[in-house]
Amino acid sequence: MERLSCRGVMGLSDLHHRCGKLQASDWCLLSQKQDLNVTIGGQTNAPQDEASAALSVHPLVPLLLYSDRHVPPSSPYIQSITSYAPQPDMHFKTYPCHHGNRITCRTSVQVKKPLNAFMLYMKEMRHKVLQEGRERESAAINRVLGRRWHALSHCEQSKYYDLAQKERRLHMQLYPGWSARDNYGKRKKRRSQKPKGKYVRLA
DNA sequence: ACGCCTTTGAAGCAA
DNA sequence: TTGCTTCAAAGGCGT
Repeated sequence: MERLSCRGVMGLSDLHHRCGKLQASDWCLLSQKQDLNVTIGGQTNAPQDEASAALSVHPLVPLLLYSDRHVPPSSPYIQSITSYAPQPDMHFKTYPCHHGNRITCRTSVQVKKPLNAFMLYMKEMRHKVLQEGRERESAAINRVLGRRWHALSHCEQSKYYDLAQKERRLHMQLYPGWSARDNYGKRKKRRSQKPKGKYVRLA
């Protein structure tokens, strides 16, 4: 059985290379050159090339949306790499690969929730709102995008719903044991308990 | 330094 | 099944 372990973050390109199942063109590699330590059958592979190491995007989002023009230098994924350091809570996770093979990945990186349709839309359109120069703050931009989202045709919205569905499927394949509950309480502090938004308590 | 704000949707959980 | 909560992204702002 092929076993693959990696320290840090393993991108889907890695999976593609090892498994031959995933399309390398679908995602960019998320890995830090100096931290990547992939072994297959006891052999450690060479560090990834500079180009792939320089690309850092969400491992679950298709290149369609997360091309470099959509990933600004301030992207948290890039930050996660530049600030990456081995964590004491590093642990191994094993994920299934093709034909029953399994991948064991040592990672300290939190597996995030897959983006929903609106989040994908926001990620794609945020820079357009910024270019318009009317809004600067994210909260204001999100309000604008929320209104535009509702103004979208069903056909246009379905594009993002389909994309979100693909991402959820991919997420399930990559992290079969993952649950959204895993990230509950990971934030430093809970959001304020005061009722707001669409979930307003009825007195 | 870190949480809040603000949006929609998915998922989890309690009742 | 229903209703509520939390988290996903983003970055300026306030403490």
